Amino acid sequence: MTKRQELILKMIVDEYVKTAEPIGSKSLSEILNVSSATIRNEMSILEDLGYIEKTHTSSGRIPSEKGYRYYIETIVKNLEDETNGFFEFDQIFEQEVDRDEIIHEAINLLSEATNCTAISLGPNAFHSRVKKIQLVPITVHQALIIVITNFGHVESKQINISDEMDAGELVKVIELLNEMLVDTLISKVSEKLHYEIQHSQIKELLKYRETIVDSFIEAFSKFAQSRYYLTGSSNMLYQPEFNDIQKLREFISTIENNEIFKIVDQDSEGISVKIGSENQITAMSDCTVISSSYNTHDGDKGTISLVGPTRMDYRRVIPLLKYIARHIAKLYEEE
Amino acid sequence: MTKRQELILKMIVDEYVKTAEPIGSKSLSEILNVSSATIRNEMSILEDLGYIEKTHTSSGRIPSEKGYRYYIETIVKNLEDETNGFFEFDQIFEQEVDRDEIIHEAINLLSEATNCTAISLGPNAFHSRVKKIQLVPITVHQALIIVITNFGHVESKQINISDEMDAGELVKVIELLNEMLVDTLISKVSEKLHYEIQHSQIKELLKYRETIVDSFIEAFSKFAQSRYYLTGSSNMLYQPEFNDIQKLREFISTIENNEIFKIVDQDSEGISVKIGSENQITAMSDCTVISSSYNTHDGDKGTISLVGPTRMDYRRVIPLLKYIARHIAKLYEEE
DNA sequence: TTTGGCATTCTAAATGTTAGAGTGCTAAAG
DNA sequence: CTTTAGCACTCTAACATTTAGAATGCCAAA
Repeated sequence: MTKRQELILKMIVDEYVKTAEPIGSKSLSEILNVSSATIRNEMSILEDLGYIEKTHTSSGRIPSEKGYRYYIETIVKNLEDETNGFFEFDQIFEQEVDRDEIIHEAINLLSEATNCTAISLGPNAFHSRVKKIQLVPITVHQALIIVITNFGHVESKQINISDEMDAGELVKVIELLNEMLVDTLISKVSEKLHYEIQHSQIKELLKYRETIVDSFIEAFSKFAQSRYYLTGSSNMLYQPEFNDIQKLREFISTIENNEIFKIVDQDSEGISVKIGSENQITAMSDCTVISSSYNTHDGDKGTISLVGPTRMDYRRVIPLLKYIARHIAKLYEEE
Repeated sequence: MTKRQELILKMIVDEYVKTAEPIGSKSLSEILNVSSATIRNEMSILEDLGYIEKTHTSSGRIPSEKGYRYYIETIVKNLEDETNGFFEFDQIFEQEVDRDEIIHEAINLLSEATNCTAISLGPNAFHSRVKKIQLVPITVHQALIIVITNFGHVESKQINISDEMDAGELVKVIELLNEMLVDTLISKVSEKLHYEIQHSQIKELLKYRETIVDSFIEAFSKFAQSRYYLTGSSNMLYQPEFNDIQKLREFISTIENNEIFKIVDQDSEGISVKIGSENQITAMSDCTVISSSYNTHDGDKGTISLVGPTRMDYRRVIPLLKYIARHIAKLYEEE
């Protein structure tokens, strides 16, 4: 691809992102000071190479997925990371409030500023360790199991105490569980619990196994659930791409059925951009999903994602997403 | 209104609910064994009375809001409460799992069975009482305040411990707070706390007030938040009423901005039906919101609501909603 | 390699056509 | 007084037709 072709591609992307209308040769020829016929020739080559396409035989050109990909790789990736200029976001990060609240606010603003759907997949507690397990009696027949991690997460689970159970024994079980599990990684708890049941003292208290141990497993499984926050679909739906009512419905269904999890790239390091059909879900075949992950001090990983039409302002959105992810990571460092 | 007019109104509602198409005189005349002209005369009267209307000068008739209202008051309200026949719901209520989970499942099924959006506004914990307050140290500089209610709700809040604070004194503060607050209604905690700060011992520990007491207030305020669960918008969007893309967008926006709270009737006892313009929000002017509230054993109140197009199957939906609300209330009784 | 010119293609909006479903009204029948 | 048949009228929805305009591709000349 020649320099001029690259420039034309860039112009087509930039213009299309702005207007959502196919770009004709005439409008570009005026800016580049060559005739429209020349532009047409170049466009024809770009089309043969697969970077742009027509919506119908005599229409202007729009970027193809490959075109966007090229645009991102060569133009956006070479932008140096923005470190300022996101004034409104800075204000949010400077607040002295709950970490979750800051993330929510940032995600809200992100969605508003981009007219895309923004998603935060909070780090789960897999890398936390058990700090303390407690049993708090509520009534004669009910008690509360409380599990606390070394990072201050709390989960609880109510259990019923049947008449055959002895209160003293129950306390003993909790003591044993504390001995056994304190300092264990949350991700290893279930495994360890099952192992110990087979091999240690606790086996003797087997008659309680079903109620208590199962309740424990359930309490722990709550830690494993990624906390997630999604916002701004309504901003996005006003984009012309969603004038097609069928697409709109499919998108809403996808969100509601939590299929959005399948799209967000939780695995890759740094930033990941999935354009159109690169997403596995058909309802997302006209959307781009950008995910930016961050690591916490304790080795967990979180993800900020943005879902919007493939026609999105990559030049602005990608640095923004990086910026936010960096700042959220910082929130975790501070503690 | 004569008996026959009432019958015709009923037939129009029933038929329109099924087909979403205006009803002409001919289709009714075949069933009633009178000529279509007779039906036309009757329809003309019903229209003058305001119970039905035309979509254009030569169209069939559809029910007006007043027509639906009449239909509900005279026909649906007189149905005796269903006590069985909701087999799939019974299955959900018979499960031995978490109350919240049962409610979620029931709401999901409700939405699926009706193609409407279903909402559960769970009772808040205003009428619970403080059972226990705990302080769990996490690191040298951090601790966790845990508050437990007599119904097993748990909320927690992390606090930072500055160097000037003495661990022993901190424990003393917690002891004092326990003495002071155990058995207090959650709704009265904030008030009591503020009062006691002025009048009791705790005043002497004033230097901790800002960090600790504020953290407490925050932890307690989490109890006050109504837990709410909304599901099934995607089912509803496939109804022909939402072929209008603008309406669809408005509806989604309304949901996302939590304006749905403004619609759900949390005040009235029993069942409340708001048809079309009876809802205050313009985006809901073509929707009906049905709310059914239930009381818990501890005096709190929860609401199950259903939002759908005004053209909904009231005969089926209203008894169903009552049924579910009754069963959820039962869940609270059992404990 | 660039450009002007030209036939060609396609869309989108405006306009016209038609069949069918439904209504209101009137006058006659029950 | 109620019901009905008949008929003119209205409106929609679907389909076809027209037209202007914006692009294109390609060719031959610069």
